[in-house]
Order: sequence, then structure tokens, then C-alpha cells
Amino acid sequence: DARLMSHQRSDNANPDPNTCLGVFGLSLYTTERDLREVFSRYGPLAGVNVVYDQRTGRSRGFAFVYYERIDDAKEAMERANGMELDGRRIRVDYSITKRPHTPTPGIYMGRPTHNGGGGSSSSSGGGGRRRDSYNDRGYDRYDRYDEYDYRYSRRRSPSPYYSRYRSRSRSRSYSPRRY
DNA sequence: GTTGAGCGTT
Repeated sequence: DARLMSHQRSDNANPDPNTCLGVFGLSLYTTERDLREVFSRYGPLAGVNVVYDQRTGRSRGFAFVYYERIDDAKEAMERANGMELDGRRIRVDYSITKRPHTPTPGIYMGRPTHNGGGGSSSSSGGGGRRRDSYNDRGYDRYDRYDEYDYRYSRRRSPSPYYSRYRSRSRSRSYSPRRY
């Protein structure tokens, strides 16, 4: 099939050039500051994010480095890939994902359809909001959340356990006075 | 101060 060779599609092995680089194989002790020092050689950075394990709080051994210019990202990719950092051979590539996922609200994601006119609401909910191929490629689902109405995400009153715990520790902190 | 495949939250 000749068409297979015709144009190269970006997949996980061949991400498209991007201002966001994924850096893998890091030492657990490599910090964002360390990464800044190294990667800012190739151009001004827009940000650095080491990915931490949520439970332990320690580095998961990879990070994302954001450049302001793609050309700098490209150069950094070529020069820093395979370099040794804190005793580890690091792998640098264009990131396939662009951002941390926005924490899932766990609730209704639609917009309230406050139709002022009050007519017959026929096709408001369903399928109309397809964007483009953006979402398919792991680009931001982010913006969608920006339009999100946070009134619906507000939590209910704090759990009874919390208040009990509070009052107990509170009362404990009152040290009984001696005479 | 574990390693080591791996694309994401504080």
C-alpha cells in the first residue's frame, strides 16, 4: 500500500513537534529547578512540571518542560535527549499530551440551558458540540472546563466525621487548668 | 536516598 508511506502520522512513537517536551527516566531526586537549569540553555522556558505521585508525593521520574518557542523545544529535544542527569540517562521527546488532565468534576458537564425565550427546547442537549480533531489527539479538553459552571460543583455540607474530629481535637487543645 | 517503564497534580 503506497499510501502508508505517503505521509507520516504522529503517534506515540513520533509525536509532532511541540513546545511541550516530555522528559523521562529522571532520577527521583531531580527537581524542577534542576530541569530549569538544564533546559533553559536552549531557550526561555514557559514552565517545568515534574510529575509527582499523588500518594507518596515523590517524583514519578518524569517531567514536562514547556518552551515558548518551538524551535527551542526542537533544539532541546535533540541536544538533551540521552544526556545524563543525576546519574540517569534521560529521554526527551515531544509530549503527546499537553496538559495535566483537569480533575474530573464528577458531575453534570453540560451547560444549564437557560432559554430566556422559553419556547420548546428541542435539541439542546445532545450531540451538537463536537469540536474538531483537537480532542482526539490528546490536546486540551481543558477549555471545555473553562466554560463550566462551578455552581454545580459546590460540595455539600462537610461530613459529620469532620466536625466530630474537629470538636474532639478542639476540646483536647484546651488544656485543663490546674490550681 | 532501591531499582526504572513511563505522558501528567500537589
